[in-house]
Amino acid sequence: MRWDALEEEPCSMARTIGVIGDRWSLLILRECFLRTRRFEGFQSALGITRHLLAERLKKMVRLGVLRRIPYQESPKRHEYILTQKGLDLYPVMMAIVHWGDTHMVDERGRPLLHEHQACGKHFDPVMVCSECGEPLSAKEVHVHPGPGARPAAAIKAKPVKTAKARIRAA
Amino acid sequence: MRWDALEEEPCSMARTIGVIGDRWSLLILRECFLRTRRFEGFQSALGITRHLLAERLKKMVRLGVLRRIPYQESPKRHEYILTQKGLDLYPVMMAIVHWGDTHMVDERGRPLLHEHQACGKHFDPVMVCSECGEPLSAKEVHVHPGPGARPAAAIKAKPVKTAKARIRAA
DNA sequence: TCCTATAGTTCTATAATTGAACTGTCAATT
DNA sequence: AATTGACAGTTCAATTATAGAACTATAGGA
Repeated sequence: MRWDALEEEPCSMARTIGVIGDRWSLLILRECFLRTRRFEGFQSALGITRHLLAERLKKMVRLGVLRRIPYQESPKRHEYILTQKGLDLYPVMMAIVHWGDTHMVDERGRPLLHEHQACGKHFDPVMVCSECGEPLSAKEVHVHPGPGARPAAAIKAKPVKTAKARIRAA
Repeated sequence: MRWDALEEEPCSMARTIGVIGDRWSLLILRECFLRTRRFEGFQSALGITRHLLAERLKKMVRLGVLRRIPYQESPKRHEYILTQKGLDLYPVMMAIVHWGDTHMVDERGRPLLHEHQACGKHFDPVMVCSECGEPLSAKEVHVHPGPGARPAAAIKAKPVKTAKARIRAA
């Protein structure tokens, strides 16, 4: 499966993975949410190679997650800021951070604390149902096909041809 | 940066990316949440190469996200099921799906609908503050260092040596 | 004139992924 | 008794992606 094939899958998860499903895109987005905006800022914060950084920024601009805006003339310089589409990735980022806070911390504790300005407290993100407001768990959710579902099950894996079968076919 | 270096970063996001921050791990997890359990099931649903599938399953077992349990003797066969640590990735999956449902659907609409058994309705996942229950947005959250923060800012990027500087040094 | 800051691009070496076939165990057929 | 199919991998060559280092370009200031 190629990267661009993901975008055409009838699955919102596969399509999203086509946008953010690699290590560097996610880390670049982390920096964006931490207010980094410029090429050198990303590069020194992440240690990413300049080559890949340029490529990923270009990709995220093309996909509408980031916008490239000039911040000075002569020499022309640009900075990268999150679009609304990009800002909407916040729940994804928070969910990832929270899982790490729960399962990947060492004895020293969390590297970062989050404060909710609205209530002034340190918090954890909780995912709830939009209809009843209760926290969600995998076991309480059932899925069924929506209007954009694939019409019929497509065979994706080619059958394995055994040596015997090949000899027979020849 | 190598993959295993991510796990030692003082950042819950980087550590989590070390576990799930690649295309195939995320797609394998999608299948797990859709109740796929067996090697052939993953392979035919995803079209992943058998080589990589074996490698990723092994990795996720090692990291405690999946458990490998026998489901028959002679010949010995195993299936892969989510541990609690793996089940806790549900908010990550839902956040990813929801972003795709919002920003990556075509004119036909969502490929998959989610029904909350507790209230019986189709829903969207909403991320809220654990303290006040209000929906979260990036702009309303401030971060500051926690107990596991890096003691001092480390320089991650080596300075670029210009041709001139190298000639001088020689 | 030289040095620095900034935002890239280019190049080669190394690592990861793909694609295809192969291995091995056992049950059910022929 | 030999053959086939289901299942869960492993092996290997060819292709792609990423890392690491240097190079280019523009402009301000010492």
